[in-house]
Formats: sequence, C-alpha cells, structure tokens
Amino acid sequence: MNKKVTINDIAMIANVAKSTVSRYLNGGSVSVHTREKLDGIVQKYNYTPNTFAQSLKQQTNHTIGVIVPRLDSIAQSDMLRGLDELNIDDTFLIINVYQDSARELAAIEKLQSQNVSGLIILTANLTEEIRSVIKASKLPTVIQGQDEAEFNRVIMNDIQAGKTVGNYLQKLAPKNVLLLNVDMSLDYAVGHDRFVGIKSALNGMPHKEIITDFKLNIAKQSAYQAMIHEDFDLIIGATDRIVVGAMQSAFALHQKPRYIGFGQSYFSETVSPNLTSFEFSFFEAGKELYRLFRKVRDNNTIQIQRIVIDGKLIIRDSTN
Amino acid sequence: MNKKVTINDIAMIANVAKSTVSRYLNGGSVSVHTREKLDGIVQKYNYTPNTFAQSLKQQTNHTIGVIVPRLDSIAQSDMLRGLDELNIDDTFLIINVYQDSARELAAIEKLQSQNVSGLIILTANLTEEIRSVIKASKLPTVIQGQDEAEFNRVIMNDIQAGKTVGNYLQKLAPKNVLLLNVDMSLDYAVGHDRFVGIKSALNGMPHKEIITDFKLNIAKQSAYQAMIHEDFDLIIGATDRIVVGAMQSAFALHQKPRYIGFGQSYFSETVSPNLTSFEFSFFEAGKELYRLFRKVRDNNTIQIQRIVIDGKLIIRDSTN
DNA sequence: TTGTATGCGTTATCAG
DNA sequence: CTGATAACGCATACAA
Repeated sequence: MNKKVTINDIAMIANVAKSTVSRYLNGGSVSVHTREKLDGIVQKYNYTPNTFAQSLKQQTNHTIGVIVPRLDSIAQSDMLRGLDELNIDDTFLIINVYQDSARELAAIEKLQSQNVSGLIILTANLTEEIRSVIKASKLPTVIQGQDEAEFNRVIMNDIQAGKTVGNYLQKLAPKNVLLLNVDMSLDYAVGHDRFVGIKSALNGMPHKEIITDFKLNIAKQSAYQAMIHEDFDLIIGATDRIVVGAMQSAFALHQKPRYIGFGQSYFSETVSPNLTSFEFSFFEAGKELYRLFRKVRDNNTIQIQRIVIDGKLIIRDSTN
Repeated sequence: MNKKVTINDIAMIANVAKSTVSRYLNGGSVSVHTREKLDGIVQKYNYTPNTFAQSLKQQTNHTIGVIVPRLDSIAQSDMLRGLDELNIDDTFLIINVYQDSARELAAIEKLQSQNVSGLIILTANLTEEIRSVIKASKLPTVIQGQDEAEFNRVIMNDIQAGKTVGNYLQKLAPKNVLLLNVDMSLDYAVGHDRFVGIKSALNGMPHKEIITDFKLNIAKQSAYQAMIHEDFDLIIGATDRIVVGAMQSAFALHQKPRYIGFGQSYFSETVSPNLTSFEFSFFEAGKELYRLFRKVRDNNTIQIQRIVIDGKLIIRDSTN
C-alpha cells in the first residue's frame, strides 16, 4: 500500500497550516491566493481525505446499513437499485441475512458496532428482540414490507392488491378457485392483507384455500396434493413463485387452469403462459425508502411516517 | 445517538490506564487481578471498540470492496453467498455497477478513497483504464469470470463446458442446430471459450450460429428471426436466459425443438420443459474467491494465481 | 484570513 | 505488569 498523502503533507507543501487546508477543503474562508495554490497542489497530489479520521472526528459517517433478507430476488435488487438511484454521498453496506432472524439480529449488532449512520431494513419481518435492539440503538431506521406502527416504513398496498384481484376474478367467473396462501404469522402483509379482498370477492363461490410456503418446491407439492383431488379452473398464488409451482403440478397432471400471481419476478414473462399478476414497483419503493431515510436522519424530531406504494394488475396470457 | 463507551471510560471505571485496557483487549500481558476486573466491566458496559479509531491507527481495516455487475442474477448472489460462507471478520462493501464500466471505474475509485483493504470483482469485464486503476491502487485484488493474466482470478471452465455439451449433442444426433451466441468481444469466456467444443462437435453437421444478446427480449427476437426461416431441432444458447427467449419464440411459432443452456438460473427448473443445462457452482466460486483473496492479502509476495472451477451437465426434460 | 492547540478513540513505545 | 505519552488524520475553537 503506497502511503496516502494527508492534509498535513498538503499543508507542508503549500506552506500553510493544516487548518487552512481543512478550511479550504470544507468551504471555509480562504484567500484567493491560497485557494489557487491549494487547488493546484490538491489536484497534483490527488489528495482524498482519510474517511476514518473524518468519521472519528465527526462522530458520524455516511454509511447506511441495509439489511436484505435475500439477494436472489428481483424485488430486493429493484429496491436496492431504487436506493442507489437517489443516493449522492452515502455508502450502502448491504448485508444478506438469508431470511434468518438470528443472522438479522447479529447483522444489526455488527452494523451498530461499525457505527453506521442508520438502518434500512428491506422486507422486514421483525422479531420482538430485533425491534428492541433497533429501538435501543437510536439509529435512524426505516423499514419496508410490514406495517410496523413503531417504525418509519414504506409498505406495499396489499389491501388494494387483493381488492383489485378480487374484482378481476369476479369477471373471470371461475367455477372453482384454488388459493395458495402462506401462513400469516410468517408474513402478515402477504398472508393476510393480500387475501382480504380476494376472499371477500370469493364469498359464495366454490373455492379452497391451502397454506403453503414461499419456496417453489413446497408450493408445487401443496398444489399437487390439492389438484389431484379436485379440479380448479383458477389458481391464485400469494406470490408468482408459488404460482409457478402450481403450474408445474398442473403440467404434470395435464390440467390447464388459469393463474393469477403477485409480484414482479423473473417468472411473469418467462413461464408459459405468461403470468397475470399484480405488480408493485419495488424500484419506486426503494426510492421512497431512501427519501424517507434522509428525512428521518436529517431531522430527528420527525414523527413516525408511513408510506404506501400502490401497484397494478398486469393481465397476461394466464387468464385467457 | 447515545454516547458509546470508550476505552477511556473503561479505564476510568477500572482505575487503570487505558493502555492497560488496550493490552487486555488485544491479548497482551495483564495480571489475573486486573483481567478479572476488566472482564466484568467490559461485559457490563457492553464495550465495543470504535472501528474508525482502530482503522485510523492501524492504517488498515477489514472491509473488502466487492464489485458486482448486477444483482438480479442467481450466479451473482450465489457467489456473494460463497463469500459470506467462509468469512469470519471481514465486511463486504457490495457495489452494484449495473454492467456499466463507467460506474465500475467510479466504484473502484470510491472504494479506494474509502480505504478498503482489497477488491473482489465479480464477472469482471475490465477495460484498459480499469485495469490500470486497479494496478495503480496496489490493493490486493481478485477477479472472477475472465481469464485476465495479470490478475489473481477464479474462472469457470468454459472450455470444459463446451466440450461436454459438444459430446452430449453428438449423442442427440440433431438434424439442424441453432447456436445462440453472444459477441466474444463482450464476453470472451462465454462468446468464445464456451463454444469451442460445441463448434468442433458440430463440424460437418448442419447448423447456424446467431450472435445475439444476454437480454431475454433481444434473444427472443433473434431466435424468432432465425426460426421463422428455418427449422431447428436443437437450440443451444450461450445462457439459460437466452434459451428461454428462444423457447418463447418457439412457443409462438408452434415449434418444439430441444434445448441446451448454460448457467444455473431460476429458469432451468421453472420453465416447461425444464432446461438441460451446463451448470457451474457459483457458490463454490465465491468460496474460492474468498480463499484466494485472503491468501493474496495476507501474503503479498504471492505469485499471480489462477483457479478454475469445473461444472457439469444437468440433463432435464428439454432434451428428451 | 490564518495559525495554534486540542481532541476524537485507539494502539504502540518505552520507562518505571 | 503497568502507566504516561505520542501518534494516526482530520476538524474546530480560539487567538492572532
């Protein structure tokens, strides 16, 4: 590692005090003469401040800890892209916690010990312990995904999503509907909110609800079990991934139901038939998260905020 | 932000000098008496060292800059998982450069100015400028994906991949093969190496090669153009994604060729039919990257290393 | 406008 | 084994 040039070196070379250089760098008052002198020297020696020294001095830094439950998902990477989009001078320290709350807790504690200036938690599924660690940390924090009353949050409008899908499914006039849902204690926004409108639209219609899992293979099995005993002409899954599982079972069973999914995934346009699904812009969600985070960090007396992102139903071949 | 307790506080409380505390913390010689005293106090006040002060003092830190071309890809997230897997005390600063070499250059410079202790560059596609910036930085660096002679690297055995697929395709005895490749100047490992064995196996057989793009939609169009004029009974794409594009065109054209892809993607097991493809373990690649990085960082007199990851052909429905 | 002096939290040197 | 002191690079209060 080649020695980096420090503010002291610059000061020596320019024959001024280092405080003058510091002022010069931070936009303090400097005479035209010294400014010009320093312009050249800083350029020439390619000076960049030592961020550790800065952070140590200023007791804060521009690193934001971002906790993501998984990385192999378009929703997550779109949100991260949204964060990047609006970012100017922050650095995101992204930590994948592999959907494991023990890892999540450890990550938060590690981030704290690294003195990050705040926390952005994607697709939060907080345990009581995690909640209290965050609150104890006093770090500016913004979460996404669950409607946690005590935290600043950006959430997807799953109620609207369910309502929209409910309206649409009535037009489809199905004879027998299979709902593939997930346990609401695992994900309330999905397991509960997303299905309120659907169930109300389904009132009086023949249908069956199965609780399955986010994983493709498990969803596939659950769907298979249900479909082998009963014929469905419309399948609604809590996520696109779940629907794809069902599609594979239908393929195996030579059935051809219609499908509706949720989410914006690789799947919607790569499976055949292309999937009708209710989609949220996670990219927008990412931008909102960053905006909200800035507000919270720069103005720490702010009231808890709640931002809701709407989505829309994209009709594709799977409901034709 | 609640004041963190510092080594000074601990020293005051324990009634010893802070240098003693420091020694205690770093495993220096301390009397049993003071050790026990400090044990309790450090526990009680939940002391953690200030990483900025440490880094400032030690002129180095445990942050590794990781540059990734995109995040919405299983290959990338698997490699990141591999890095995590073996990591003990490093922090990865992951930067998505959106497959844009200008952003990549900027990212490298930013990481440098943040004094990261090294660089891991995934799926490197280096420009001359980037090469020279990395070399000038003197940072321990490990790259992945391209066989860059001047850098420590972990590469996938695309030669073996092509050879294996070549052997297999001969058994399939196709009548007319469509190769969907990408420009080798964009990605030499894929565009060239991966197809050497295939082309040699194809020698004398009817086939056509089209240069298309990694993007699904473009691949779909290219495939469509080719398939509308000619019948193919086997399609080999440079990546799974490209093959999925071709599948969609085949679907539209009511053709049913067989398919072979490359990569380990969401697609292989979600499309119908499931895709036969040559798969690499990017998870293993990630682990090797980290191992190699450690070697390079901890032993900077080491010779440039080159590690090759083999893969294997997974036969699924698309070639039945 | 400029320079001096001090401190951020830590580690390292060196004398006791 | 211990403690005083300096130093890492920077920012700032204060004095000039």
